[in-house]
Amino acid sequence: MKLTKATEYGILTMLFLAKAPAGQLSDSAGIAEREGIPASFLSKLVPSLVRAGLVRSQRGSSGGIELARPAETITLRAIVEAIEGEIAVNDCTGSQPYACFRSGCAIQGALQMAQSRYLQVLADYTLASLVATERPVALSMIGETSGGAE
Amino acid sequence: MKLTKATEYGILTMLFLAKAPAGQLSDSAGIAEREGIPASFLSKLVPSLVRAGLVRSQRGSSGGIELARPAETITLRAIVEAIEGEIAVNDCTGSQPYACFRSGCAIQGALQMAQSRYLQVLADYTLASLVATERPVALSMIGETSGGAE
DNA sequence: GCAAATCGGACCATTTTTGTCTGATTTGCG
DNA sequence: CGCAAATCAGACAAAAATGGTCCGATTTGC
Repeated sequence: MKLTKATEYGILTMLFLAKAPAGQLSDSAGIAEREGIPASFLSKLVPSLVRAGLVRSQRGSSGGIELARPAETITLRAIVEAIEGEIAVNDCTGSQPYACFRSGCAIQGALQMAQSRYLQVLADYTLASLVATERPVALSMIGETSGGAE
Repeated sequence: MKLTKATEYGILTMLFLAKAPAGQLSDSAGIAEREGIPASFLSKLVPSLVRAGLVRSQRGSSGGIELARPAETITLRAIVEAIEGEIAVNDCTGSQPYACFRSGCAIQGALQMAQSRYLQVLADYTLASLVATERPVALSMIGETSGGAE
């Protein structure tokens, strides 16, 4: 359930890139410093974002990274999955005749459904929409409506 | 995201209890053996279920455990939370002026919403409904324990 | 060719998870 | 009454995941 630190850093990085002027490359060391992320750790997870096609990287002297696609097309779900990989609900041992989850697949189905809903929500948020809601950090942003349902 | 083995065992145990004849106590060692759970591990997590009010335990000679409430009133969510404790989306360091998640609470809100949906789905499944859908295990059921279907 | 950057591992420390074991406590039953 | 069967509560160890560091290879602009 809980996302890892790596994912948190990944989201932070993507958000940073989304806020950077278009067409400008940012170097990961700089991002790390400004976002309070261990630089060597970030340099290890950036390639995951590149492989997932979310980030374009330019090597060499004045290189850096930037969003590979418009911020409107990059969802929170894509970022999470890029770093955490396939999010598996639970192991399906399959060793027993009853197939998944031993006592029957009813549970498996329930967990799958729950996870599906989880990812659905993440897919509703794009980098662009997140940046838009983020701005009012100032004191004027009170109230915020709704809040944690739970 | 991924539930722990302990939770899997917990669900398996609750399902077992739900299928047991009403009013009959089951001993955890027996459950462990029949469900393929390490007995000493199970004995450690059963108290969590008891503390959560999902299971009633009877100590002593011919003691054992049984559901504390009707299977219709016990949701998957309750079981998961009983074992995993408070499911936190992500740490809210709060060290920075922007409070949660550093770059703003937009992300925090998204994750919270996603988690909320996840738990909502789990809350839709009760032990009773799971047992009902579990039935069609087909003919692989033979040879197990005679006595017919209860 | 040098410096600045990404890239890709190997590597270690810490925490979490999984599992074992031992002992105390309760309680039915002969 | 005492024994056996059960839950309960922890200490403790092994294994896995996570968080983090470091070093070298590669690319590329100047």
